Amino acid sequence: MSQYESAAIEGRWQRMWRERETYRFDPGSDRPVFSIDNPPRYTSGSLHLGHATGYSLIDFAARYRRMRGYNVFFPLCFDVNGTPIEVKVEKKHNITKLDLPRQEYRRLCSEYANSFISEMKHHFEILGESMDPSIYYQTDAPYYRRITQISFCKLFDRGLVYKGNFPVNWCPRCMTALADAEVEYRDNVTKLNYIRFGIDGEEGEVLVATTRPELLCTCKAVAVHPDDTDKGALVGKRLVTPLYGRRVEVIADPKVDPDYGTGNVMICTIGDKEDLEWVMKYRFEMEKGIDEMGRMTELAGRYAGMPVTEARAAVIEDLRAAGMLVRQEDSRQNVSICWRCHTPVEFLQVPQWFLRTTDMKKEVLERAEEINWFPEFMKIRLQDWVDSLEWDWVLSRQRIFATPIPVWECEDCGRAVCAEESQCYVDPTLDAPPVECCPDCGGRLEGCPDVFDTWMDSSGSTLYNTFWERDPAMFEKMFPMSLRPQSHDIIRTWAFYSILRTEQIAHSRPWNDIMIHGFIMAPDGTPMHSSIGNVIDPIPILESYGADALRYYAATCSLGIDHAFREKDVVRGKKLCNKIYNLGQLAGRFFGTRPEVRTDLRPSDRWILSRYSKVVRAATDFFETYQFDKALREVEGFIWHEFADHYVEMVKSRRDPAAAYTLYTVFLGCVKMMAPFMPHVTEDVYQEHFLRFEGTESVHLTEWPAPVSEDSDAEAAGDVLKDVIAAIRVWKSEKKIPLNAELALVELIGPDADILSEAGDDIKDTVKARELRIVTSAEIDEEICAVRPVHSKLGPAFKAGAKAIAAAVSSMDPAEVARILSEGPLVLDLEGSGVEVGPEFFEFERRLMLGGKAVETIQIGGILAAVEM
RNA sequence: GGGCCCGUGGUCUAGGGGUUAUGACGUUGCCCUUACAAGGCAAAGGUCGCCGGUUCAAAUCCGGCCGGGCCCA
Repeated sequence: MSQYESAAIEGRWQRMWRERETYRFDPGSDRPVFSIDNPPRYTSGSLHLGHATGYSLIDFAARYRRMRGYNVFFPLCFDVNGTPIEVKVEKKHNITKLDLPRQEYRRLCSEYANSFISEMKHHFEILGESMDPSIYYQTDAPYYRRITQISFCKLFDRGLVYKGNFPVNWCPRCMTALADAEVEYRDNVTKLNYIRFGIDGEEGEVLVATTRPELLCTCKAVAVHPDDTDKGALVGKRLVTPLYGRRVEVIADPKVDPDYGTGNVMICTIGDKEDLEWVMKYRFEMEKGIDEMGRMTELAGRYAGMPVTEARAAVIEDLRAAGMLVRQEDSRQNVSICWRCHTPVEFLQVPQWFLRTTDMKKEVLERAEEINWFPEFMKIRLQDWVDSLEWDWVLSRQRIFATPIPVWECEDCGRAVCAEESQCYVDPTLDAPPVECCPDCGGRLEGCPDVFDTWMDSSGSTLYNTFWERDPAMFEKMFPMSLRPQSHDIIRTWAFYSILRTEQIAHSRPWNDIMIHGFIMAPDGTPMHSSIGNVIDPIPILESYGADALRYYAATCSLGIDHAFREKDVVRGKKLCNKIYNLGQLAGRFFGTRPEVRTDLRPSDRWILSRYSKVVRAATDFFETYQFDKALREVEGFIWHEFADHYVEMVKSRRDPAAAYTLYTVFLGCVKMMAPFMPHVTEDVYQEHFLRFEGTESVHLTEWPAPVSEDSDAEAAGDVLKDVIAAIRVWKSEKKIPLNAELALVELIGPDADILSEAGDDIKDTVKARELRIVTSAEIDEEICAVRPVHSKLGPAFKAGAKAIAAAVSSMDPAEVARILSEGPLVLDLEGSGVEVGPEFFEFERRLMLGGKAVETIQIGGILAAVEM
């Protein structure tokens, strides 16, 4: 009646691991390093199932490598930066970034974000994650930001950084530039407005359809498709824009979709990416109709100062009143929105800092090839993203809670002066520049108020973790890292930028391996969103089923694809904890002393040792390639359905040293193989039953098991043995005979029974037979009741004829076929020609014809068991 | 519109050329059997999304559809 009580047991081992620093990375060790570029947990507070699963997957790799003898570097780390925290702080205090002094704003963000950290550390602990607090970092700390800044200085000095005046994605709410990677898209229905344009110097009008009439004030041209013959005459003429009365030329451009709206497209500076392409192509003067706050500029005339949507409504009303609006229709569009706050983004020309990236595509792709991708197909996503890049990386953000860009600019001539590396960490809005005045003109230097895109910080995690610019000897030892684990949504950001940065800084790949996991979805397969209210809180699951059960669920999630949450798998995990715990209760009784290697193994022992060895080999291969779901299934299936259901049943009644040795070896190995997945229950079993013989203080510090013996003969015999015993047990069950009831006699009959010649004791003991006989034949009549073609032999041998042979044989009398085959090959007439088919192409099923003896019989493959009560 | 992934008993899933298709959950029946009733045994339940093609043989490989998810335009 014993059970594994997760709640009571888990805390005990968590405390021990913490106090003994079980997972500590040893910087001075000569053991090979396995380093994990762990995703710094974003300090958003609440723990989601996705986090719980993702970090558990990483933990499996960490624990496995520790047991393989590696000096594992698995840092506890937090990402404390950026707009999401600013958005929350602004909401909480009802402020914008303009309402407070910079330092005050930064302090509020810092306090807010840091307030979650101790709770989030606790979450990691109760999940059983083995991150190492001795190599802790958080991304807002000066020691981390210093690395971001120094790397920038190096790139700046090499001329890879420039300040550009190109249009950028701009979020009017956050009032900052955004990289392409920070822009999301949302389907939307808007009005397509058909507007009259006059023709300069002529009668008549031209209809132009636009979804953004408020941009009329920056209309530079109207474009038609070159093949649009109806409109050919228009090209080169000048149109008059409504409301503003501007003269704009009609141009022909193949990118115009003649079927959209009227086929006449208004080109503005700038509404969307297509506008931008035309503006660049035709070198139109850039006019700014919308400002950084998302309001119309002076160019808009009487609409100046209005927010964009308000201005759009006003323009439409005025057009309607003036009779210039012909009609409106619904139009589906894809709006660009800010990934942080979901406000529609605009294209604005605001000076920004850029890092050269588009001319490094080839290098990035080459580095990507050097990395092992798990799963492999995820590499394609990176390649597609890199191939599609058109713009350099906009590094600067007009925000506050992030790493300052370490640059000062001359107020007179604009010359930029970068910080000295020795100055970093530095805040140019507070600290003095490295030189007193502009080296060019002697003007005053003003600190740059911009901060970095937080991906600039994140993508430096590899550099930080490898002690770059902190400890050259350690950098030599640690770089590149072993593994980057992450989710698939940030391939285009974190993975891409990390590869780019290490290529630029260290001319190397950042890691040897990258493993990419999917998302955890709601049980119905749809994404979990707090707005939908379908978010599942892992804490109650943890409390009712235990951390190991939740981790079991995590292990069932294969890499690379999304998984709907399945509570039943957590339930299964809890049952497996119980199974392992109870196996410990039973097996422990056998371990009086540390069992020694035996030579007097029974067939059952040799069978399970060989099966075990194969499982070790397979599971190890799966762990090596981060296929935790497959490793888990391999080990779980073995423990439950071979070891527990069959071997343990066979061994229960024994007390000999061979049984003890086998039980000890196999069970300890199984406990070890499960330890990465279920660190608590395995620790508990280890401490209770193995510690006193093994010595090593924690199962997580023991060595990964190795195969013991692989013996295909023993496995073949064992499989038959297992089947025979199971069949007799089932037979007892069906006859309502207690399983522990004694049988007078069991006689195993048939040529196949020979394989069990050494297994007499195993069978006798397990099925409780007073007498056991194993004979190749007996005075029992039997007949062949079925002949089955072995297609896997027949097909290759007879090709197209296989089907006809199978059909012919199945139509014949089985007994007759068997009689013929016992004397020689069967001759069949196939389409006029004779074919000889030997007995090796068939399997025979025998049926007992009762003799004079009162025996029950059970057919087990080629063996007939006669049982006497 | 493009890329990637996925469609397998009621549900979820394994398997990526060989004819008896894996396992879990659920359902039904039986069983306290010297660890585990949160256990064991047994049973029912499938035209492997659809249509073609390759092959002696296709859930598996190829092509085209249909449906779903993610990423991107």
